[in-house]
Amino acid sequence: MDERQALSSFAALSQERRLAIVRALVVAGPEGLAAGVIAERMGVSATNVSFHLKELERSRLISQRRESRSIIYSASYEALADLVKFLMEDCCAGHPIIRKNVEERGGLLCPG
Amino acid sequence: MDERQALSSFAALSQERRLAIVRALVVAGPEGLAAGVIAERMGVSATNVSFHLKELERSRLISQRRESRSIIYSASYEALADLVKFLMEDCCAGHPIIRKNVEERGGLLCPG
DNA sequence: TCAATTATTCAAGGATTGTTGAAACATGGA
DNA sequence: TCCATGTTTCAACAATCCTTGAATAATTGA
Repeated sequence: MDERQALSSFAALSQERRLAIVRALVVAGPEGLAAGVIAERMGVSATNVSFHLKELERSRLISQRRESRSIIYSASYEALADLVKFLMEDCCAGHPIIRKNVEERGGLLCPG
Repeated sequence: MDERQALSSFAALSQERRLAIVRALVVAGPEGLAAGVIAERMGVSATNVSFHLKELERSRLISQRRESRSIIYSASYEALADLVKFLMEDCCAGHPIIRKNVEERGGLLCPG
């Protein structure tokens, strides 16, 4: 993941509603959720959700597919994983202290 | 790390100049860098760097200390580690697929 | 083809964020 | 005390982002 992509991803996640959308889509899994379902769950207008979905898509954190009349969105696990990796390696310079901190704080990083 | 903190951190990292500052401070280590040094390195005005440093501090990604006439900034490894952890666990719901993706992409996450 | 459903695009306005130069503040040395 | 150095604060303006309702587009079933 290059810097431009990372900046865009951070911007996408820095908005409360968008973060909530990403969380919902991660939980929903590969099947995803229709735009309308997301709007209803969050008690937000279709217009507003659409705006944020477009923003998330622009950063590639989510993707869409059409299914009949609905447009289904789902989280991109690849992009999320890349962002974690960017944060650990590129941003944090692969700094051992940060890795150590993550581990000490019980991060789910190392299965062993 | 609570959501408010995470949102603030993502916002802080979503700005090109601020991301560059964090990177420089991570590399600089605990000794940190004076505000003036950062400004000079990046070819930016003191005013502008000060603005971004304040923003980063507000999100707790960096901290400052005075040393004679200089104000020295340094990265908070704890905050960065917490953010990685948030991204993996809270945002990504501890999703095994994301962990797997990070590992497959050669993330520096597991020493073994 | 017409109507209903699902969702996006557009335009306008408000809110927030980023940039700039001038002024102010804090520290240390002459 | 006075000046130089290092940095922040302030005020103004530009740019970007968010929200809203109205209009538009795509799909399906009658």
